[in-house]
Amino acid sequence: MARTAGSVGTKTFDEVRKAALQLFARYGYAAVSMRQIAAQVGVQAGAIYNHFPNKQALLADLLIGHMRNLIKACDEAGIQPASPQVELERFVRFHIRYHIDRADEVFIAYMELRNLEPDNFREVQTLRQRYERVLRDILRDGAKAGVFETSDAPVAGMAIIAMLTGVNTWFRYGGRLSVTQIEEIYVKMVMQSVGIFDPALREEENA
Amino acid sequence: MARTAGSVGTKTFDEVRKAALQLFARYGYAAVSMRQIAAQVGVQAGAIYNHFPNKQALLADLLIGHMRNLIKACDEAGIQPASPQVELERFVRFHIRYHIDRADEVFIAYMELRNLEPDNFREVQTLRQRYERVLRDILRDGAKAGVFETSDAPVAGMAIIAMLTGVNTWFRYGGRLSVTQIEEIYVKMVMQSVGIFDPALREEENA
DNA sequence: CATATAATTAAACGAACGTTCATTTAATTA
DNA sequence: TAATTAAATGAACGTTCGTTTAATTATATG
Repeated sequence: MARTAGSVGTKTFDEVRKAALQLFARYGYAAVSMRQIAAQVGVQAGAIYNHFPNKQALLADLLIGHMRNLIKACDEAGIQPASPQVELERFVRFHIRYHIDRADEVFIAYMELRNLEPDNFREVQTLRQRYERVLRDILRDGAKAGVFETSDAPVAGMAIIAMLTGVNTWFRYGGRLSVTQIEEIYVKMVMQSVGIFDPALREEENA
Repeated sequence: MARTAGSVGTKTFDEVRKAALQLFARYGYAAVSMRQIAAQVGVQAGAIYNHFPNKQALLADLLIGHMRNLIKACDEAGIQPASPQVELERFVRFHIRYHIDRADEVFIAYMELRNLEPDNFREVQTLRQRYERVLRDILRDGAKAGVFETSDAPVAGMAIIAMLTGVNTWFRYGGRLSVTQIEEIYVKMVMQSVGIFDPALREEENA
């Protein structure tokens, strides 16, 4: 036997990508075999090589794709300029909302970096830095304008991103808190961490 | 040939542990072979089995050992009770100082959890929760006493721990900032994030 | 100094790995 | 409808994996 009835190339491509994402996130890149991925899709291992040249390309595709999507969504979420306070709050809300629904992508984008070959690693790192720079620039501008009390924008940026991304380690739908409630808690903590204490100064709805 | 001149059991045990720690941290548990570990020690793969029953036991030993050491060090660092502000600042300083010098241990304790078999996983999770509880209790007491402005102690605790542990992802000795400088930045951000703005209220030296 | 024991080696085990390949089949194009 | 192309199969490739075993050697004990 060979090609299954009704099979179309792009469908298998997407399913391989999806299966690899789930399996890499759960068991780790090195621990997942091409046969496992193929089995989850319902094909033989060799079929994957019609769509990806090798296992490494599969991982690189997932990580680079994730970072590109993140940056695009971030750009679109923060197009119109605003005050540093408003921009920071906007960033926090965007980051939490975007990441909370992409647990697998976020997880492997951090965990599987070391399994990328040098070229792919560099590309992902470049994209990551471009994203981190968005927050750092907001913090720098706010500090320069005297509205944020941050002694060091790069460190504050890394601290805030770590704090926000950490939501993914414990959040599960159906838990005690809704996404909106969590968002509010983090907005408050982040704004306070850079010295903004008055809610009236930060709520976007006040504009 | 067999046993090399001058070889002693406990020495190999320690060296295997150390080599496994370094290699697991760098390449990941699944990607490291027993032969690689043995080679780094300068011994054949079979020799490892005199000290550890299998590869899994090696990983479990590293993770459980790390968590036990962390809890012991944390207990010793915070024996004498104090005000919530002082206890929180003490916790932040302890966490950063302790983690910054144990990059490999911290890394695998988070990354390799999924490679633990159920029993070992449960043990590490229990220890981790015991540690996280220390911070949560400080936050809860501070909120109850009205000195912290935290709407949710469990979430605030997870947020703070994620923020602090994140230092390990970028810190390198010889960089722009010293450990002490980093500590100060994080103490300020954490204290502010729970609503403590006056430095006079938090510096331990003022006691 | 002889003996027992613990530690190590070298070789081997079966299983699984990523990848390749000739072949077959379904879908598309002429 | 005939020819072509894309997709999938199933078997096989050489390697490497974690682990076991018998033989060998260093160390400790009496």
